[in-house]
Amino acid sequence: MKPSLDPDTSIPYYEQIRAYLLAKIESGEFRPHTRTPSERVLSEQFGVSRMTVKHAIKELVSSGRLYTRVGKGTFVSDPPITQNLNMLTGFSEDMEALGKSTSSRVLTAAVIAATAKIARELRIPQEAHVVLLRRIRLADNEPVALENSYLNHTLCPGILDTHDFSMESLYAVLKNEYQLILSYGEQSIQARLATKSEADLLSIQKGFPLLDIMRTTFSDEAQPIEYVESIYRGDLYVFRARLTSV
Amino acid sequence: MKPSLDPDTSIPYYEQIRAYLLAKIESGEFRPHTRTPSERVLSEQFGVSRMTVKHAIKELVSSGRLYTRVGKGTFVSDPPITQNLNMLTGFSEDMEALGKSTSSRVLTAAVIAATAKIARELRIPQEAHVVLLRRIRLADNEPVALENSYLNHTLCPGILDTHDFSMESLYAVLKNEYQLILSYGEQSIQARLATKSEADLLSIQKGFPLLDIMRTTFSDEAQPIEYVESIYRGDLYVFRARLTSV
DNA sequence: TAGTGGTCTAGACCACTGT
DNA sequence: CAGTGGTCTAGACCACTAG
Repeated sequence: MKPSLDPDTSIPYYEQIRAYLLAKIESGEFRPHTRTPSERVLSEQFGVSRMTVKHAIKELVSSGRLYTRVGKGTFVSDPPITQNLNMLTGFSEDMEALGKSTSSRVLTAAVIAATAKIARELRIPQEAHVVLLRRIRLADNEPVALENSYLNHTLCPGILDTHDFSMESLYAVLKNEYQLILSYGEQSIQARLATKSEADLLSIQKGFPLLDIMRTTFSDEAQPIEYVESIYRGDLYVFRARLTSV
Repeated sequence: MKPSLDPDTSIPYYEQIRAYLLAKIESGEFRPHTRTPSERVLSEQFGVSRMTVKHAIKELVSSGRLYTRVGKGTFVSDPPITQNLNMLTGFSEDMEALGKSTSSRVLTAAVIAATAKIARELRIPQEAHVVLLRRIRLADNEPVALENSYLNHTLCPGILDTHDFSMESLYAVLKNEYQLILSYGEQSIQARLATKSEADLLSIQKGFPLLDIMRTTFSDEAQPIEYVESIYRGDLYVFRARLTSV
């Protein structure tokens, strides 16, 4: 079980080393707050320069899995709480952890003209085409959230013709079919009470507490891909996030 | 106005270059989606190696201020929304943007024994000493939030003897007096309705929508420094955050 | 004193973009 | 084609930590 790198792949060495270290962390072989092998040791083991090892470590530090102390070494962080930028997966995972099954009910799937607000969020001209996907999220067949997703139609032409989003993951289709990788998001969260029509859709009473979440999600090239407005039942859903100060 | 580096400071070159670029971005001299000077040009201008320039750029990329495209160059991102990890500052800033003045009313400031939950969050033994700071946040003398902060007393001994947190910023004192830099946080957010006693403190009606925020904040060495439970009036406060997928 | 991570150099080759 | 960022090397010196 000696570590080794594959030179015949397009995956850079630092990514392979990062994956190697992450696997050790997630398997528990590297336990929280214990030291990892030093940079010099790793660079010798893998047969790469220390800068390359440092690159791998830096990635893991910035994602909160490792931390470094000058003169002492590199250490494993405590495991992070769920980071659900990917709200779809996050939602499924959260509900799974509670032993619930998840599904979606599509209310609307259409190409429409962007309103002024949507156009501003997606940074496209007003009246440009956007995909509207309006879905109810269910856990054990109980409605938990109402999601309105708006996508820049230019980036994912024909997406509604070939997919049924009551079954498929929107993010998976964007990634696999359109090579749209969601990299980061900007989000606002507010608490408010359910209106009558929202209450009906979520099978709750008017006046129920809701989390009102608005998010714009960007590619790694800072292009807005998706704008989502969601409401979540306050009693069933906890939103979790990791925040950084940098 | 030629760029230059100061070799007589402990500030590394890449930090100086980062500050130089950030100033250009924030002043508007580098406009969104325009190209910055190339890495090779910058390295020649500053008289450093390209790796050092790359280091500076990488910092700005990971904080969302720049993005890179292979073969094309490095570009300025759109300005980010407020990142209020520092909730205190974030709160003040948000309210300032609305033209409101902010202040705090201290309800409790005491050293107490940690409950099981607090001890778990701060990763200290149960019954260990923690500082409890219970404050009401006001905007234009109107109560907006109720914050309960718990601090590991070992890390900030005597903090209550010398400070009045109705005036001073807790985070500023932690930073300046105890060298405790808050680096990242893990946060849960839920919506719920105000209880009678919460409603009284915030001068609202029972049943009002509230944002219920729980956050543990860590140093750059992954040490928990603070655990905060806050409730915010849903009608007055919007929580904003930047999320990353990495 | 030996070992650690932090910073930095002066190159190199690659794939990719636009002309 | 010339220019770009991405990756990588094989060193170097520094401040810091621990025994």
